[in-house]
Amino acid sequence: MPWRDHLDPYAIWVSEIMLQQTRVNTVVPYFERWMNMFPGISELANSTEADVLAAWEGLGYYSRARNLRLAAQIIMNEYQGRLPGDVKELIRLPGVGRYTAGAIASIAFKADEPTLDGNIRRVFARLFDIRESVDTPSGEKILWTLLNAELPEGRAGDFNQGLMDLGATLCTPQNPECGQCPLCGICQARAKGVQTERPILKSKPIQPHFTYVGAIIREGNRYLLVKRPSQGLLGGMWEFPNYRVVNEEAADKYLERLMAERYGVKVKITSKQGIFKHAYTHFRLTLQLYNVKILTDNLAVPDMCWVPADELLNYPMGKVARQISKTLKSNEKRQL
DNA sequence: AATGCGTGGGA
DNA sequence: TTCCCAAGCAT
Repeated sequence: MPWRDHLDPYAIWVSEIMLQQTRVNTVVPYFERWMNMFPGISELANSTEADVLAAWEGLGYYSRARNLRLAAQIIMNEYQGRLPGDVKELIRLPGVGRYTAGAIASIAFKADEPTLDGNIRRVFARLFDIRESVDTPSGEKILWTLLNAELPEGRAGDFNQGLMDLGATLCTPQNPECGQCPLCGICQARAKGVQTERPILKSKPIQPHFTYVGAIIREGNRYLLVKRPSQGLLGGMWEFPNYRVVNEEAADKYLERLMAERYGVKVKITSKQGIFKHAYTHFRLTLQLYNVKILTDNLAVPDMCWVPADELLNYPMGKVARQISKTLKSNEKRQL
């Protein structure tokens, strides 16, 4: 892992933020690009939000990128440009919670601090055969107490990383390889044969499904993009105008009405571009996409932009908008 | 306490 | 296809 070659606490911090809910193999190329683009805290603090969103595009959970930049500015202003090494100070930085603070303090600053992530939670729930839900405050309290008791003085960083590596390689959620596990002999769940029944997690609600309708608005070879509000889903990212609809059958009617309400322009659907499906963590969406002609000329909305097909991919977007952009770009080329 | 927040890979 | 979930955090 490239960040293990960096002794710089900044690099450890960046890697830990990127690794939140994200696999190592996904993170590696993003980490290397990021360290080239923002080699230190001052460069990151002097960047723009658009810069960090572009660097983060495709990695998901984009508030991480915005928070990383905001935290860099706080570190420049309040900590003389040096990342604090204390859990209590680290946790005050936006985007740094209990896990990340413990990881940075133990790995980058050699502090005797435990940490608790999804891997360690699973490993300890099996090692100690925890019989209650471990994704609750009371379950987590038990785990933190155990981790504090087991923490080897002077080697917390190795301890934390070793547990995470164990969880990522052998003590996996499905089909754990107990035969290869160095802790097999002291694993309480394994002794009872219940290792695949640990950890116990609360059941998750069913994902809802929503239908959206979107508009491709073209003027010559330029397309209209709009910027999402900086909070919430895909905050600060660009996309093609789209709206959630209630009635899937009447999607085209909704589109013309919503464009009038939102932008005050009259539009006419010229053709159907296609249907896009995507699964987010908490809902699935179907996007019905139409090519649209504007019948009026008073389109003026904040956070909108006319973009030539060649430049569409320069704007930070989520996966769906990126896929649409690639389609449009290849269409343009085919016509030439 | 419960929910919102992306994406990609594996079973 | 569908589900699970992966080095969590903010509100």
